[in-house]
Amino acid sequence: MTGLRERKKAETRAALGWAAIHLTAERGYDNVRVEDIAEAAGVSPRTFNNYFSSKAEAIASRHLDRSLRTAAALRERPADEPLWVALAQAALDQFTRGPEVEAMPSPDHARWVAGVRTMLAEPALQGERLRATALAEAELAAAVAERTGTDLATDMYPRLVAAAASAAVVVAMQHYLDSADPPAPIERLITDAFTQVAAGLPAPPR
Amino acid sequence: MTGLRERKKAETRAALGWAAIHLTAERGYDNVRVEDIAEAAGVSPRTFNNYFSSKAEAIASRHLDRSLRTAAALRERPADEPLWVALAQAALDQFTRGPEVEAMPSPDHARWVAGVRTMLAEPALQGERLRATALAEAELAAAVAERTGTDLATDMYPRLVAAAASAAVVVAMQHYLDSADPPAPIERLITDAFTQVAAGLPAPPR
DNA sequence: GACCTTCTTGCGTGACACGCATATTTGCGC
DNA sequence: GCGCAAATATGCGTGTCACGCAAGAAGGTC
Repeated sequence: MTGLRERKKAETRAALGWAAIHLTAERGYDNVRVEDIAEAAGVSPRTFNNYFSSKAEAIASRHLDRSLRTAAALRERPADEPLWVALAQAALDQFTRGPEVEAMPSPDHARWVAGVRTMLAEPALQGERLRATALAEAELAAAVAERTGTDLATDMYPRLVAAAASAAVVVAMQHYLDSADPPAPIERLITDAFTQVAAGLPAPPR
Repeated sequence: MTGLRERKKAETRAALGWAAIHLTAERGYDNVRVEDIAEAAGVSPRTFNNYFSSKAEAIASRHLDRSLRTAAALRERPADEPLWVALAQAALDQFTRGPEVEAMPSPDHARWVAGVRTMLAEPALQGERLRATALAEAELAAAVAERTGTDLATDMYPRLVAAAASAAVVVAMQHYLDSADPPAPIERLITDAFTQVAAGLPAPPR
């Protein structure tokens, strides 16, 4: 039941998050006032804080949404698929670039990437992104518990798995961003990271 | 070369961090003003922001210091010790309770624990703590790279190991805090978590 | 003991998060 | 259609907060 109410709410939220990211990537974190974001989203400044409790939270909101989808994706993998294969696939699903990214005009693409980089360097943002990651991790742990028939309350197992999977994605992303061009394809990095983790990260031969 | 200057600086920093934690655990996060913390540490409000760029950062500072010590501890483990044993030991080292904790009067011990719990629930704090964890993780990754002869720039391995080890500690801590009394001993939880991670977190038999 | 560096402090400013009261919009039963 | 109750948007006021700047105090060096 997707009432008009819910849809509008979701739209406003998305608009605010999107505007926050764009403005920040363009001008830098503290050259963007909440007022600007609200205006760009066509909403009053006061309303901004009905959706997000801080500027940082707004900017991290898309990261949160994306991260949360991994748990949902895991739940939809076939039940007989081996756990770590399912996890890797669920993670990979989140990295197929959507149409809104593909459609982005590439003239200022370099500027955009640079903007995102400095944005991610902002301390206030890092905390908020990590918080989002942690929240998604909890959700993922619940999904893992269901799938493996373990108990969140008594077993560390599901949380460990969720944390390890999350770490694999984060590290892969980090390598992707750090690597000079041409960057290694993100899919390969993620797959590789999951393989290593599932193997217990044995010390490499010297 | 421990000049008076450095010592005083370290003392002020510690006093501020300590005061921030105590006051917050007692009164709750937003019943503590920066002014109060500064006063408790015997320093002007303005000086507070010379040491920390936010109230949250001050509260998380001890967590940061502690987390950073894990990397240092790893560097001091014998070089011929297997990696995962060394990691587990380095982590365990950080959980031997110091004298200042042991000396704490236990009458209001329950109040203290409750205070800490609500403190950790504060969103603004969570982000800052996670940021500290991430920073320590980077340090740990460097130490792992040294020890294993891998390259931070080209191999995901050291970062994956650091992230997995960090996750093991975090999950163990989480279980420790969530578990009803009598809590399982933290040492066992940590050891257990590391064992599982090093085994590749295989799916449990149903 | 003079000099330079580093740290502390007070003041002022712009921004922010949020409580509260009011106006507006939406959904729903009739 | 119609009107009412709930949800949402907005405007205003307030208490903090982070930090730039400049002057003063203390530490370290020769």
